[in-house]
Amino acid sequence: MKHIADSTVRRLSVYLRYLEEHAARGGVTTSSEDLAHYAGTTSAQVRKDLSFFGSFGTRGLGYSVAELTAKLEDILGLGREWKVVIVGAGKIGSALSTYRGFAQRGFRVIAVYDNDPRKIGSRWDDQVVRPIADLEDDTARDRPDIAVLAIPADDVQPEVDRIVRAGISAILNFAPAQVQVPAGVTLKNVNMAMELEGLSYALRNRDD
Amino acid sequence: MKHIADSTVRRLSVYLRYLEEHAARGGVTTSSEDLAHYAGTTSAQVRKDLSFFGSFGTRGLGYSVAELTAKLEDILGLGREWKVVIVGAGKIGSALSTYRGFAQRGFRVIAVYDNDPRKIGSRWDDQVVRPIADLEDDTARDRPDIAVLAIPADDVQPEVDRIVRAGISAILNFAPAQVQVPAGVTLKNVNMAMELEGLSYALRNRDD
DNA sequence: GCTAACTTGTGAAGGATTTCACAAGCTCGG
DNA sequence: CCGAGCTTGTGAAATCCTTCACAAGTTAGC
Repeated sequence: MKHIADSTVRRLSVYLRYLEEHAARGGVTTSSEDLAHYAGTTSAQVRKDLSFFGSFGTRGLGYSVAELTAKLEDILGLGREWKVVIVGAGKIGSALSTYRGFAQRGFRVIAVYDNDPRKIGSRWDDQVVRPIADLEDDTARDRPDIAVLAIPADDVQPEVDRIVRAGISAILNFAPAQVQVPAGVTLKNVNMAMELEGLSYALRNRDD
Repeated sequence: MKHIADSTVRRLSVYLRYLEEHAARGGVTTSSEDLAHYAGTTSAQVRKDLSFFGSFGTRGLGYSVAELTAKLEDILGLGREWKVVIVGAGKIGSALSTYRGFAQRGFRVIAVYDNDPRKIGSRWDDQVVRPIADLEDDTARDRPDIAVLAIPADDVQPEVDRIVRAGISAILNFAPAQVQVPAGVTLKNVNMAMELEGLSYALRNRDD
């Protein structure tokens, strides 16, 4: 299949959230116009995004909420369960696991690691925090799909290398540090500092 | 000034982080090639990004780390202090405030709000958690620049409306919900669920 | 002072993404 | 069964962003 832009995939997530909310309100059908309004884009954009994957609507009528939900879940790979490990038993990891829809969307936390002896062994939600040294053996056994990296900014790269070496090929990095991964490993960064700086830039340049 | 792409501003943040790390290692000069390698882009991109704001390098030599750092800080609006309020005294807000470089980059938390009576009044870092009802009066008095919204996904919009009404015009939203803001208000969303779904999509479509 | 070696800054080209605009297809009412 | 009214799906156009390629400016060595 043709390469799909990152921006398109992100919007699909937003559309899916709208569909869920709309269904919860009892909505049975929707339109590209509704979806666009919710997502802050245009109806043409919505239709173009969907058109990369097929045609899911009915001309004149719109989209069936149930059908489009199913299609988007399939496209986004949410039809199955993904095993997630969290590296770094801090506040962010904890916040992540309590996010509504995290587990419900098929992301199951199967292990939490830390290198702080004071944290290791403590209960943490329904997990016991394990020493980071266990990562390799655990990964060989349990084959997690995704690693969430939620440790302080220092020495992030060694941990990434360890995760990659262990055989996990998708990483969500919350540390405000740039890391390198080999080809074949998918990396996403969530960087609060960068977002704040984006706001700072916007405020600074308000009058243009 | 001509409109600057969001992607450009984000990269400027990355360049700035490299400069800080490089300076800490004793680096005095750098090049577009170095910056590009760190940021995972190309040297042409780096030079183009910078060229929107001026010419800060010396042909044949590269960039002075100190000079370019100062320029980027100025461009990003980090030359001054921004007053930040955090709405939602949960784990994310707490994690945010302990991020290194948060305070140091000029983002000062001046208040924390929550609507949970059990949290109100409790100490939280060096702040006392205040009732959300105080937001309007506090804002009129203290004139914060940025609101960080770190509350659960339900009922985010009313809180956004309240923040906007109070007169804050930059919002960083951590709730996994789409919110609407009027023109003139800058909104950034950080959405962990969306990032995970992006990874899910990548994993699902690995063999293409 | 001249040449070789570098690296920036930037128009122009290329590629990617968004927007436009409209034909195609569906439903409903009469 | 037909026409009016909608809304989708999609080529084409427009816009935006990245990459290319090279002139221009700088330093260092001789």
